[in-house]
Amino acid sequence: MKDHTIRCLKTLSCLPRDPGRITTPEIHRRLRDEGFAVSLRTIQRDLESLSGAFPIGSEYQGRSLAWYWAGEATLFSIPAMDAYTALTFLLAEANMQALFPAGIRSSMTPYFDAARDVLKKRNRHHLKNWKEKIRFVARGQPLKPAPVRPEVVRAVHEALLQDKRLLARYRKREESRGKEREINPLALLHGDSVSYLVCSFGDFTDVWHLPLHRFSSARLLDKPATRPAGFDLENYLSEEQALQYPWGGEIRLDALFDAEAAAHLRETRLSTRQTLRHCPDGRVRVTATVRDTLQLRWWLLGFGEQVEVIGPETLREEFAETAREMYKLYRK
Amino acid sequence: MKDHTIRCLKTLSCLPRDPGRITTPEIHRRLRDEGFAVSLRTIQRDLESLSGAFPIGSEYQGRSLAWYWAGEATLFSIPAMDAYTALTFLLAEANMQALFPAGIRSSMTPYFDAARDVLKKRNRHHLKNWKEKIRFVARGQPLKPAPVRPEVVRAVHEALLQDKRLLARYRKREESRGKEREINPLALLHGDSVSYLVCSFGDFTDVWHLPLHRFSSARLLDKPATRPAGFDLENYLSEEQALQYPWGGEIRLDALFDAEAAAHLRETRLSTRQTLRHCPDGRVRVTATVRDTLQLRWWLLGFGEQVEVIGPETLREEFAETAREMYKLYRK
DNA sequence: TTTTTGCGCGACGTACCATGTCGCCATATT
DNA sequence: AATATGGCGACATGGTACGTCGCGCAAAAA
Repeated sequence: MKDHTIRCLKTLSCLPRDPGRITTPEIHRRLRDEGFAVSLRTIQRDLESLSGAFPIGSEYQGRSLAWYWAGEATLFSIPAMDAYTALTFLLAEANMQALFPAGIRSSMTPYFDAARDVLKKRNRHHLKNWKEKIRFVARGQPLKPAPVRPEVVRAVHEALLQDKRLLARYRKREESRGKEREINPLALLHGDSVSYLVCSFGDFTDVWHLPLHRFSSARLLDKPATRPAGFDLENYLSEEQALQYPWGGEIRLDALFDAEAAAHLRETRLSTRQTLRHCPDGRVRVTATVRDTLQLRWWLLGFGEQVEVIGPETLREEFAETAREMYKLYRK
Repeated sequence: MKDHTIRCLKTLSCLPRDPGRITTPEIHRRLRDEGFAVSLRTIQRDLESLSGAFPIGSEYQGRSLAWYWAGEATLFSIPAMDAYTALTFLLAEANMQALFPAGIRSSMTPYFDAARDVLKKRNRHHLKNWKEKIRFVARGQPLKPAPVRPEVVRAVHEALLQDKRLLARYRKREESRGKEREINPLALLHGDSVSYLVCSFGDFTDVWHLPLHRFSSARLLDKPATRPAGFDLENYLSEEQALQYPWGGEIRLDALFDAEAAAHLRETRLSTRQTLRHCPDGRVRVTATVRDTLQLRWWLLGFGEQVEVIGPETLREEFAETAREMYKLYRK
């Protein structure tokens, strides 16, 4: 029995979801490679009997049968998802909903559905409404993730995985339509609400990052992608401050926080090397070693008058300048 | 064969991961409930032969054998995880690492490991280093999520799921040790870097929210939890501005953004009802219907002098006041 | 303590079914 | 047209999955 059961499991895990197909002989080959010495006929029979118990379909492709999981196939995992894990998945979902467009999240929905299922079954008595009991509260201003076409995500992922070129229609901000071009995908960047494809065009060597939601179509080509000589993602990121990537090295931040604002820092440290000291005027003097980034400025500015930057001197200058400019804006 | 294979699958999905156990008769009962009319002896034989093929262990518990998945059991899911989904999982992982302590994420690690596995297998030729190709860039200032004990997370989840009380040792900010108390868990809140347990103590009716990382221990009790009369999570959240929860209703924001700052808003909308209009001085006039929250203020302040709030009048007043105060801070 | 019950485990017999092989036919491939 | 490949039905057979019985042990009940 051992052999048979395992083989059926392996067979099931060979089948792709609906758009994909796999032929019986191909499954046969894969199982042979894994050490299952059975005849093709056996595989045929396995599939036929499995299709009675699982939502799998088949269709002729040339002279062989091609198999796939039907769209409604629910996820089945072993070891099964337990209730804690299900809760964590729902947390992850809430968190991702705020940050990523549906087109990118969509491939995980079977897992989220499975999580909901687990909790539903568990809840004969309890937790009729776990939505009332677990909540994700975002700190940042909620922005609407720009919608991205699922086919585009799929093609881009595939191209990245296979190191192949894309034929894509990209629309510049001013253009209404855009034109189709060959693109060498280099990397995918996910910001909080936008995803960028880092790439180069055709045989050109300059590197661009294009927001995914401006692609109206993308198709995988069967040409190997070329990579501009000397391209390095890390370098590229640190040069492009538009992406708000951490650029500089580390600095020793020194600032005065209002007591209320400093309470945050007790819970979650700004860095592992952080000290808090109370001052006579009720404020808290914070020193911490942090990276010198745009985010840091944004974050500190968000506290308004609750934070006074002391050092480094250059950062204090920046903040003084900003304060002056803001004051001018609202003076009249 | 159909019956046998399915039954083995069901059997495997009954087994919990290592700390958990399930006895053979219990599995037998569950399968009977699902319509598998087989004898207990058959189940015993199934398990014995499955244990030769899967990392499952057993141990006597009373007079029956209790089974479990060994710690090293890797995840097996059907339909199998495809490469796109694997990429999405890794994205989710990167994103969660920045926001949640390891204790909360840990139950998802088998899934992340599975994702890495999928990509590793796929990569015979390509994508030797997907880490170079996909990257998550956080917008917010990275704060260190406060570490939370895994047992605490587990107990809290379980208590929430079962509506039972906890016996927990919670340490107040000033205290070094804290004392053990009975806690009624009401809800779990996940902020960006902190998780709070909303709860009440014993038979008291006032509601607290305690950061999870201040619990040094938590144990599930076999007492039903009591719920303060009239407690409503939504109400509680909107009263507690410490959690920075969206409080007010909607307002019509009207502001002038520098061209550079406004570029953001083209990519990701502030709300579905958002208009952008160019002004003669080069700035962009933005109007949008948004919720009147602390996050909004934080976000707008972060732009510094690149944003001038025009309306509503009260918000402009707030910003003028903040600008004045900041100016005073840095004047000398 | 004694009794009772529940469960693991070995043995046995049987019906069944999983598997390889063969042959026919349909459809690509040359 | 000839050849190769795969689906599918039929058949024979060895293996095995399953129920049943009985023994022994240990936990629970009396």
